[in-house]
Amino acid sequence: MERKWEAKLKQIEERASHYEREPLSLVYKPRLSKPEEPPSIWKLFHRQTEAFNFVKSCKEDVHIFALEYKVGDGQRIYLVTTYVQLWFYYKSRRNLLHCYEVIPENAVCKLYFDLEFNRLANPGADGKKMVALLIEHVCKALQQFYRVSCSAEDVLNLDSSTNEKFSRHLIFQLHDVAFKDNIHVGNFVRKILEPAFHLIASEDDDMTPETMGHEFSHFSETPIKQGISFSKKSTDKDIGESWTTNSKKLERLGSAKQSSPDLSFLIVKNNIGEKHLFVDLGVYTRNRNFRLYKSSKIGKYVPLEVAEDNKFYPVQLKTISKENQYFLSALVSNVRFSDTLRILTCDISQNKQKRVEYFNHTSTSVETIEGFQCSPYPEIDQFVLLLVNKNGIKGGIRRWSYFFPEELLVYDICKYRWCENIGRAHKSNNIMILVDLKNEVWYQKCHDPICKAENFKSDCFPLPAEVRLLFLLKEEEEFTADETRNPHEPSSSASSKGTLSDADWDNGIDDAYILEATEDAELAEAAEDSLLSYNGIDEIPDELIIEVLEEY
DNA sequence: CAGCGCTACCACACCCC
DNA sequence: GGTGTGGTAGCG
Repeated sequence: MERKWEAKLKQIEERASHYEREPLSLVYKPRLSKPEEPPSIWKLFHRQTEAFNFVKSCKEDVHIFALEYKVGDGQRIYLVTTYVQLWFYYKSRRNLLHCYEVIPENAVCKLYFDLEFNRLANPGADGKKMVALLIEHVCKALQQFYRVSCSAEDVLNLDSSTNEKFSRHLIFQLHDVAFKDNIHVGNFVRKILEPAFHLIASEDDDMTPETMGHEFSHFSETPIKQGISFSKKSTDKDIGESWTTNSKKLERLGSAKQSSPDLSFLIVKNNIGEKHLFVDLGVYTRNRNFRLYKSSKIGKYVPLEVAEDNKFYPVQLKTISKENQYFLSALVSNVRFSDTLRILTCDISQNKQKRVEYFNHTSTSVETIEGFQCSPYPEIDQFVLLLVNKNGIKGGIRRWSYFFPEELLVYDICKYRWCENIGRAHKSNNIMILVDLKNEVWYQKCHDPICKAENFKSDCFPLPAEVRLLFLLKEEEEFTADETRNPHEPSSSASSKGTLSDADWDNGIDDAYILEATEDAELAEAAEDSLLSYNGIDEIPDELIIEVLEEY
């Protein structure tokens, strides 16, 4: 929404200045066109938005390329043409030397990597070996998360190294598989490299191993994502076949709990000795420019060439030269059309984002963190809100604290003051809801001096199933697959519903009830999420669900 | 006349102890 | 000193 506004505003400003510069001609100049000639499309724009607008108005399969044209500042102009036509003028390498592909936001694309390290700062680093290990790790992850099989033979490996810098581009050539867009690629890459971040964070600080354990135990060791599904593009039926890998989820839960892979090979030093990843994570932004095969950065004469250790060999065709094949394979948004194309997605859920925000802040104490309204466990917040919204009283969460050693979440409640001890609401003292994550129970205490004096603590009640199971099977990120009827049209909202089969919905849970019952959109989403988690489990403890709903 | 999309960083205001 | 915000230099 916000982005749309910004874009619109910018577009209008652009148009205004354009008309100021070039007022409309009063003379109409008709042109003749010969229909039998192949359409020649070759248009240059100073502004990216103008290029995008032209592409929209164009029937042909055209693409945007950014051309560097001034040394020093990274100024670019934007070329719109077809792959065929670009290659025709590009292949001689006498012009168009500094060309970049614009990977359009929302466009289906390949999995790609930009790899680099400074040779001087990393003597002894074996670049080729690091590339091989990375490819191996990525292939395993693709298999584990999406059941996609591939190997180093499916990875176009391009080299742009110098004496100073080891530099590679990897472009995965998966069969009938692509990512929804490059933002999803970035999410996937960050997800599968997560163990390496922890290595960077932990190695150089003087944190003790014990505190490290506490800091990360709930996250790094949390079983990673199980809700993986695919949908298949289908031409005979118009509906994308979709299925969830329910029965496999628990299996994988087991394997995911195994010690995380050793990614220490990914850690390199930059020229000032700071630790970084070998993988550049800055290349997964909207409309990212990605250098073409055989192009060099302006001012340098180091084009991307097929690496010595490349193992991807395109199938030889009579109609297309080998070089052209490599050129086309290196294009990230050049996804081969296929009627069995599967689109992979990797969302970062709201929960995860919140958790990242919370845990990035260095708290005063290593053992507790605290905040207001929303804790890092939105599902539990939601449950607590259910508890304190009864009999027409709209209770809320005033503040929460989390105690690492005890795994205890303490909620200070506002407005709702019902106390089990006195069997009625307190008049001027607030109550607390305590959630014991270790024992999966909750109980109530309060701030009233009398209750406090007798150290009152209510009976313990089991946490509802969705909170417990969520904790166990928490889908930190959602790996789903969209229907792929039209890969170039961004699907309206990658609703997680898309991954559910009819049978899943017909399990006796009134999902509409939950969606309506929670006014807050975010809470509704959390509620929906928990349903999805249920659907991933073969045996659903129905009694528990009903209990929660009745509470509401 | 004319690039784009970020992130890390800084300055500053405000709040609470 | 903690926390939130708004602006920007500079990176990819």
